[in-house]
Amino acid sequence: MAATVKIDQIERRTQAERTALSDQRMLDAAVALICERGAAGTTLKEVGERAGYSRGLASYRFRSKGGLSAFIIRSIGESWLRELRRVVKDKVGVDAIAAATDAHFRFIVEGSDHIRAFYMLWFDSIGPDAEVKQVVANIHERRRRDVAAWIQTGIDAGRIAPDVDIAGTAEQFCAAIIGIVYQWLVTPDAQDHIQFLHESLKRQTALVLSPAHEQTGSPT
Amino acid sequence: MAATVKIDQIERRTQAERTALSDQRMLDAAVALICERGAAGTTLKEVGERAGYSRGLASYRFRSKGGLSAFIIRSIGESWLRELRRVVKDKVGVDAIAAATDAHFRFIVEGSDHIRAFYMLWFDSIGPDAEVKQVVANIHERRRRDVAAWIQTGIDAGRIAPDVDIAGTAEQFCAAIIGIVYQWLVTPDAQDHIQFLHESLKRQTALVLSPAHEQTGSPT
DNA sequence: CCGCTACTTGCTTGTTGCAAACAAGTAAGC
DNA sequence: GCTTACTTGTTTGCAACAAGCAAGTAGCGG
Repeated sequence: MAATVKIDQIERRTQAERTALSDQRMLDAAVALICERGAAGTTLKEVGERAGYSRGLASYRFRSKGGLSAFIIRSIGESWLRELRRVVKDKVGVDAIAAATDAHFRFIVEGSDHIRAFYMLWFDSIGPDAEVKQVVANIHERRRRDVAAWIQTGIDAGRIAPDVDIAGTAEQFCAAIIGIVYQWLVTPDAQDHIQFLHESLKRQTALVLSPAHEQTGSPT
Repeated sequence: MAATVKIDQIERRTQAERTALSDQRMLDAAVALICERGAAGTTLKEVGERAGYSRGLASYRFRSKGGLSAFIIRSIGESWLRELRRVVKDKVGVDAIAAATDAHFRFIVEGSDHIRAFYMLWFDSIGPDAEVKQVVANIHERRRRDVAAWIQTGIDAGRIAPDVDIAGTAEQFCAAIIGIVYQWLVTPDAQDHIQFLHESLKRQTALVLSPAHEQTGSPT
């Protein structure tokens, strides 16, 4: 009887649980492989096998390599956005942006390989794969909206001048983040540099959004 | 006789000229293919054939796909750096950086597919291919040194405060450029956005480097 | 409530097409 | 003739798909 119970607890799973488990295992396997060999060097066969399944499962589940990429980006991107919003919580304006920037830095240095794999795939979205492209575009858009919303809260609270270019500043901020991430991926060990870049970004963004800062047009 | 002369003029080439010609043709073919299908979707076979040669020439000449990428990045990167220095010429400090930024914008919007393919391969350097990685790292480093040198000339001319963080600012500028380029690759049609991002970068960099601007430490 | 059978879904193995990489051969310059 | 540019033949490995196997689930008589 005890044996039966044990089997029930350990081996017996519903179909939904089975897929959830294999999804999780393949996600972890893929992340590890991408960090080791790069995204292009990672094969669906290896993902399946390292996850403890057959060579064909990753192909079957995700349909294509782009499908796997999309799945990984979606998974990690979602949890990342959730975490970010938790950190920012009810902060407003420049404080919110500063908190998000700090969180970003913390994530990419202390975060596991997941963030690294995530961004490696992110930069793969340059390619022609429409599915991956769309997923990345969505996340990117959500980020921009988040930043724009934070700026708006600052304006509402009277701590940011109302005539500031919200969308433009948000876009610029996100572009800067991407640039920093690129640096990090290329030279992951230069933690000081990465921190410096985050700090600079915080400072400059605060400067642009400060009420004292008067927006001068193009100087002559 | 005339036929012989014609053949001599058209077909007869030295060995060096032959390789130079095939290199050029394959470069153009590769650029076109990369813009059409992405870097990953471009095959060495197609590069050779579209260039008017056999399926195997690209493999033979560049040894590997990474070899082709390295060749393209080197070729375009070199001419780009040359052109950039020509534009900046004897400008100093903020003016030099502004001129370079303007040139960068002009190049990526009016420039042919070459710049586009160049940057698509650039972002591929995230991958494990050591050769490509090294080439990109070299260009990146040269860019940073150029920017740092421009800042230095501004300091020497007394138009930039001497206590400014040269290396940090240069690194930040280059990171921002990368971020902007990413945006451009993802949404190539949004020319206004790209221009805006370049203008913002110019303004912010000028702000950071302006003698009037006092460097405040981390707030609080 | 239990056990058996039909159906569904997760997963595996077989196969095809294609690209990278290399080796051996042909032709064009020297 | 001899070297060098280029071509063709071949191998290996992966993505993609298809067909089969096994584990889970639902319907029915006891």
